[in-house]
Amino acid sequence: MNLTLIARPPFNFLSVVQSHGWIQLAPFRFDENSGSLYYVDRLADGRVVEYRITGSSNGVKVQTPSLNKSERNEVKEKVSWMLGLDQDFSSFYKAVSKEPKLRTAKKFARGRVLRSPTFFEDVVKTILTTNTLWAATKRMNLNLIASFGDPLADSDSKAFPTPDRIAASNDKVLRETVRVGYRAPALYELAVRVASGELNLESYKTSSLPTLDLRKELMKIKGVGPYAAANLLMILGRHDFIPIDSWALKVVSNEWYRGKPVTPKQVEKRFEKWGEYKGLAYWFWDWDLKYS
DNA sequence: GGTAGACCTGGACGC
DNA sequence: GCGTCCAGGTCTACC
Repeated sequence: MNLTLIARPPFNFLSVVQSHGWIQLAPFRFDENSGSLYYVDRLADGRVVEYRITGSSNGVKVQTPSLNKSERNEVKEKVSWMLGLDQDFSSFYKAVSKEPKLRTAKKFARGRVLRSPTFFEDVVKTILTTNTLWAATKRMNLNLIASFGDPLADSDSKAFPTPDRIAASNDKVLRETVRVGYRAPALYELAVRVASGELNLESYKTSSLPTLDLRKELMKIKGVGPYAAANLLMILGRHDFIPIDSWALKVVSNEWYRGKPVTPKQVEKRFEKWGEYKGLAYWFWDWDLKYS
């Protein structure tokens, strides 16, 4: 079955797909030869399907197995969210039009970041990026899916686990089997709170809270500090904060401080002028990476 | 508000 | 093969 989804222009499929490392985290998979993004998803009715998403002249095409009407609407809604098809970055392009380091922002339709269908998945993945190397993040994510994900028929692939499946486990399994280390209690508590309905993470997608208040809410989640909260705000389309990690300190140091160590405050100061677009300006800055 | 130290894992390295 | 060091954010205690 083929679905066609229209994006708000300007839109560039590859810019979204390559916007950050999520593309390397299962159940995402990218085939460079065909330029296709694959994602294994567990639909609301429990059926596990794989999408194949490719760019088109004005949006994307989504290839799926045969779906009923309700499933079709669910897939359309999820893919639209994952690729931010309706997001509008015109004011960002206007604000940065004179900045040489961001001059290609509009040309390549930068601004959208690839996101998971559920905010729960993005929060879990973000916690898995904290205080560890990228290879370990990928491994922990794979272990989590292997341990708790529902399988795709006739395939080795699995969907990302639901909160219920993780909540039905315990932090000992998360630590010893999934190998998430000290993050285990945080992940378990998150899954339990979401599964029980105490915490409605999906409501944050449409929250009317000011960004500062939303940030405070995110930082109430165990394992989510300033970096993780800023990363999650970017995913939610709030760009007022910079996800300052060791990479940010390094590239800012190389860009403006001749490789001398810098503090998070110095990073913030460098992007202060971009106001509500600070996160976008940082994320899509044309860094001189030859020193990195 | 700022800072120090603990928290875990796995890769790199030296022996 | 073993031991040690290191990178990576968050949390807590303390000042």
